[in-house]
Amino acid sequence: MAEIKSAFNASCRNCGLQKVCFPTGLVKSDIDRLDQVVDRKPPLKKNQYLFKSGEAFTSLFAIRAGVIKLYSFSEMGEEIIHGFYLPGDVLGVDALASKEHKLNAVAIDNVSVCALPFDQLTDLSLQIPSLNQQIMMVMSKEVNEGRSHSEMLIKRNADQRVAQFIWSMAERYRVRGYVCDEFRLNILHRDVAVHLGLTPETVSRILAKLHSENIVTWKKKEVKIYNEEALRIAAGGVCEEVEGFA
Amino acid sequence: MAEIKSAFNASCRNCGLQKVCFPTGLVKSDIDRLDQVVDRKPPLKKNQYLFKSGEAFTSLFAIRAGVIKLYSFSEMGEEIIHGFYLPGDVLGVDALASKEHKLNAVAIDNVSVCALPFDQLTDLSLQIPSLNQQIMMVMSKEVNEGRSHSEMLIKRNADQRVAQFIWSMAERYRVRGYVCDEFRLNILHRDVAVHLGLTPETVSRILAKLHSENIVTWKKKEVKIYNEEALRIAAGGVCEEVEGFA
DNA sequence: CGTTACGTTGAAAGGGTTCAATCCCTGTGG
DNA sequence: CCACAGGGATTGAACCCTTTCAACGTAACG
Repeated sequence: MAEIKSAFNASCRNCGLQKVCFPTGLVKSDIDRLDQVVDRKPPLKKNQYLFKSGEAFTSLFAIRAGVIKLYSFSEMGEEIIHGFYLPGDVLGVDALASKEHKLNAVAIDNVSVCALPFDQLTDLSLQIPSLNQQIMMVMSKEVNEGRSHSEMLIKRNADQRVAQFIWSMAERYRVRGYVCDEFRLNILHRDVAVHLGLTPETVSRILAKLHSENIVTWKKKEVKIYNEEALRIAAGGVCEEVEGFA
Repeated sequence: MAEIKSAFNASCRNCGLQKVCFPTGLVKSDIDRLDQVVDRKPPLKKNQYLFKSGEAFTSLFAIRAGVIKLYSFSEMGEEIIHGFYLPGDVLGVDALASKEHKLNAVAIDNVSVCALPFDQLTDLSLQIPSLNQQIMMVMSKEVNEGRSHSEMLIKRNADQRVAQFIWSMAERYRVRGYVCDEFRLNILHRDVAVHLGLTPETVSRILAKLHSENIVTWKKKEVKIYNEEALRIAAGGVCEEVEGFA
């Protein structure tokens, strides 16, 4: 029982995501204090919601496993997909200002998360300055991520967007220690299209092209990168390591 | 002298931007403590920099007067304009994570700002929880602003973008207590185009159309709104009050 | 084993860009 | 005070990338 618990409910100290997730830069004793605040939630199944627009904000969430899609609707009822969140990513900062979620977070996978009750987190962060820094870090990263997304939408054409999306997913998996030239990606092509400001048809055509050029394939949720360098070029020549939320 | 000082160097308590700027939601005694940390900078002239990419991050900045353009360059050397910041807006949160500015902030006007040295601000925010909240609020707003920008880029066509830009500028001036159907806007059409992901030619054509439809004119840095409702519709039917950074 | 939603492919249409020429302000110097 | 230069704004025409619409293929799930 204790072993099952540790596998599914690893403490922050034992968690493999420590370097990617919230506790980055905290000393061990502080991680333990944070650990006592963390509320490990039962896993979400595919299509279950972590939170919905309109709900009260109570916690930040750190993803332990699976992928979360963050989205909302425009005034005209169109779906806006703001990003896809991977293990180690933190979710919920958008609601900090209003104390009410404005977005929907849905599992596209089986997902398990750690909830960080915000009241307790703020109390603790007043005692642990570096934790406070950490929260700001997460938010600052999210701001910068938004900027990258806008930049892509403004400056990249359809081919570059798709290439960059795949490249950045690979990069994010690499950072997390997965093999990055061949990985499972449960995201619908349709959702990628929406996220990138394109149509599913366009994405399909570009994937076909990337396939015919032996750069990358993405069939049946399975991404395989055959020519990383060509992919990088196709993405518009990315060189910095991005730790973004695609 | 004291009067000159109060006009140009008003304390937070006497500052007309209190409700828009940083101290929102702070009690008077806390505002005074914040006030002691605030470093009122000498005014910037047009084309002078508040900070540049690569510089060390030391302070957040609150704008007292004028307009700041926040921009960077893509990997291919294209200018990316992230937003235009008005009196009461806070600048610099993007650098919180890295402690180094990644963007350029330049005055397009004569601008005066208050610097909030970040070390002192964090110290103070550990003592004043509501100030800490306030910092997060600013960041959270910035995150949401980025989302709005992306949404516009993905879902709005050129006409809607231009209309929405003008509408949101009017709205931001209205919140700040200015007349909002006729105001001065020192921003180059070229810069608006870049910010909106369009070309100057397209913006010019759309402004001509909006003029011919008697909705709005923007000539010689002077914006006049003749038909607010039509403008709202042209923007794609905005209804919520946005307090964004255009 | 069928139904449904996702993915693919093709042809046509359109919105925005691109390129080029011209205009028009603003500031500068004679 | 005027001429000139230079950057920004405007306008037109051709082009091109992406969308749209429509039909078909295919994977997943009850």
